[in-house]
Amino acid sequence: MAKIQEDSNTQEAILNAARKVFLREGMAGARMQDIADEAGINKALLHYYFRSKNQLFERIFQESAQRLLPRIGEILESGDSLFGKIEAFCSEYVTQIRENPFIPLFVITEVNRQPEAFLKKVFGKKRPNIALLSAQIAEAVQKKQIKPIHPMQLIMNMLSLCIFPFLARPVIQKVAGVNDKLFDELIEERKTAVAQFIIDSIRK
Amino acid sequence: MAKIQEDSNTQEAILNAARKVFLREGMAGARMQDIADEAGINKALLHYYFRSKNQLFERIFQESAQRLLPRIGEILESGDSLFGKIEAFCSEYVTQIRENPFIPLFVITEVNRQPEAFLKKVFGKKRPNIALLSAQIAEAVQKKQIKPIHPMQLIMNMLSLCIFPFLARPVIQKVAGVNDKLFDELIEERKTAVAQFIIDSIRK
DNA sequence: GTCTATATTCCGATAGAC
DNA sequence: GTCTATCGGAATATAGAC
Repeated sequence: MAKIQEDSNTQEAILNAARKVFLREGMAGARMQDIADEAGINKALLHYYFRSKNQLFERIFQESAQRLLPRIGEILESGDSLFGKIEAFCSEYVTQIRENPFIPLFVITEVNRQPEAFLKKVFGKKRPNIALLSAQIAEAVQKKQIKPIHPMQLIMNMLSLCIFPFLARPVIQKVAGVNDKLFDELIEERKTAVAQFIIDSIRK
Repeated sequence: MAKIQEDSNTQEAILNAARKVFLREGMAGARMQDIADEAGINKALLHYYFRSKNQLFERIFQESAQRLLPRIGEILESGDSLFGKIEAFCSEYVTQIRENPFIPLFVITEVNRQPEAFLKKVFGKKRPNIALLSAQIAEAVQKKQIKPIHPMQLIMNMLSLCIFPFLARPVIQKVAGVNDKLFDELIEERKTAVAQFIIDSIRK
């Protein structure tokens, strides 16, 4: 009932609008005007809440990227077995992205624009440590517990299978005639199916 | 020896430069000035050869996309066996993209921006027909020749494994400390390894 | 065909009224 | 806090000399 709202709805409206537009257009393609329209306000007010386009982008970006990374780091560095780790990683990754389906496009677009600056911004000093997983794979190969495969190939396969469907969603749906419901079911299934697919492939 | 060259080197220089810059920056992020610099000419000359930035982008895009599609269509509609088709598809896809590594980012960015318009432009009336491959998978499952899997899951897996590494290249190289040479070797290996990985997974 | 110089358009950002 | 109006810079595009 007060005229002044500390946690204004406007701010939330802006953030929601910005997420939407930045997702669709990328940093370079997004227009402050579009975001304003989407939020139902005008440009000046955007600058009142967030001094510049860059700051608004940063805000959106950080909150998105930081949601995914910590959990992944935990899994990678856990004491789990190789198969257990693959299952946890794929399940967690698909689940997380499903809840924030715009992150992959965001990350891929920006990381290809300015790899250095971007990775620094996302990871800071502490990068996800894949050394342990990598060593586990190499060891399993050496002990002939799994078929021979370069650790990086296996890791790339894990990432590819978890992330790519979200990036290609529009093509997949159009070309294959998959509606939203079916696509969602397929993704749901992938939470476990991806790890199974991988393990079936490398198991002897 | 004539002063006037029908197939001017300048035009080629522009196209090469444009490919490079559009790849790195995307349509929205690319600057005509950057393309001019990259080609060693000035902005005005760009507009002399290609009336607008949009037309230049279209040109680059079309020539790239059209290189990949016909061959893929052939494979999909061929009379090959399921395993043979998977091998041909993955090998051809990885090979083609390796020669035009900017296509995936291009496609993913644009298709997410304007799915309808974009897909129309790329495919026109004739879309790649995945029905045959899809039926082959379903049949193999039913005859218990391969493990049970939804045809769309398998097709998504094929695409993911072929394409994603090119999209994530900067992240992969930075996070895993993979240099250009190793990355290239890994991709080379994937021409056959991807199909093998898939077949190992679904084979009983 | 290629250049320099300039016009035009677009967009992020600010000023100032309410 | 929110708006209208406007500035200033950057980028696309064109004019015109050579």
